[in-house]
Amino acid sequence: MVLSAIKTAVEELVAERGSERVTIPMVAERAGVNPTSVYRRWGDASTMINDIATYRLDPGRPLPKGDDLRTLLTEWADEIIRHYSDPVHAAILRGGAASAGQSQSDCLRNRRAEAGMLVQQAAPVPGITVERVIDHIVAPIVYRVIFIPDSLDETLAPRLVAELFD
Amino acid sequence: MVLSAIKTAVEELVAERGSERVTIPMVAERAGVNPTSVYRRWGDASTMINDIATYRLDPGRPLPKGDDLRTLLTEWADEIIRHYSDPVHAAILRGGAASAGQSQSDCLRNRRAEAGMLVQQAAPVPGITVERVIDHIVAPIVYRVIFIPDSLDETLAPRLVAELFD
DNA sequence: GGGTTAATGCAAACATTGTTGCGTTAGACT
DNA sequence: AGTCTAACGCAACAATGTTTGCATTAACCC
Repeated sequence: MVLSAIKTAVEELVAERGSERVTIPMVAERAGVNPTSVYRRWGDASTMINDIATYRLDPGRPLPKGDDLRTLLTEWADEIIRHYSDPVHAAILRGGAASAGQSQSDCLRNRRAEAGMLVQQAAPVPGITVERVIDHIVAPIVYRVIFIPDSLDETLAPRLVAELFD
Repeated sequence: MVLSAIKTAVEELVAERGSERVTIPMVAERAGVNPTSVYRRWGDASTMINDIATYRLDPGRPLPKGDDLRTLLTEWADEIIRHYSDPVHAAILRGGAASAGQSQSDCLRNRRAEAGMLVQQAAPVPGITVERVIDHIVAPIVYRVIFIPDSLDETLAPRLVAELFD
């Protein structure tokens, strides 16, 4: 299928060269596809990358279930960290960051929606709001993914959650 | 001066079009400079943008002085927030994010150094480390600047500091 | 001043990227 | 099967971006 070949090519190239250095002819060649097809679908490289970024980041995956917010958040954060530990996904997120603020391209909005669902679904904990989850769980993870990717490890999720709760 | 004209042109264009859609000929034209000069200095657009991002973000400005870490951090955070409330600076930061992870281009490393200096210089507070300042002050600010710029206001700095200390 | 070096402008070749019209294929529906 | 539509490939073309060699300027250092 054409689209999945393109998707793979984009991911590889963004990881190899950074989102700013990926061009449509490059993607087309690697995907074994005619550049025209890519141009017609997206118009230019940055909308293509952003589209694929949000596509990839929002699989309809199930959220952790349960009552204990602390456990829920730890599992959820850990899954996000594992996801972005893949350099390909990290690179795609950087591409998403570049086009954020532009038009309506925010590849993380679904993560924020997830945070809201978790906080609502669990037994309420005084002082734990969606905003604080964003600021103290999501933001540190995303910051590290983008700027200091080597600092991601399996201790991060429990630590951030602990720092939020205690 | 050539360099400052280029710097201004890059900032304007990145804010107008997003970092991914800024080309060297565009910058050269707006700066009233020959494209050749830009090519020779930086080679390509993304290293140029990243270079200017770090340049702009690291003026040799003085850090807040004092003994009380809480006050220091609040002032420091507030200054960062005010800086990035300018859409031009926010756009440039997004450009820096795009090329982070690539080689050694991390336009925020000096902010982290500053955090270290503040924590060291002030009277020590148990449990407040550089890492926690990064995770719970810098990261939320940067996250908001990049993805939800409208959410920056003058209440953010004190709130983040309070959440870190209490 | 004379000499050296680095930065810049200019113009021309060159390479890459983006666009368009048209023909072909593939799938869906009747 | 026949028809319709959307997606794709192809090739020619147009526009843009990049490199190069050379001349000019400006700053710096004897």
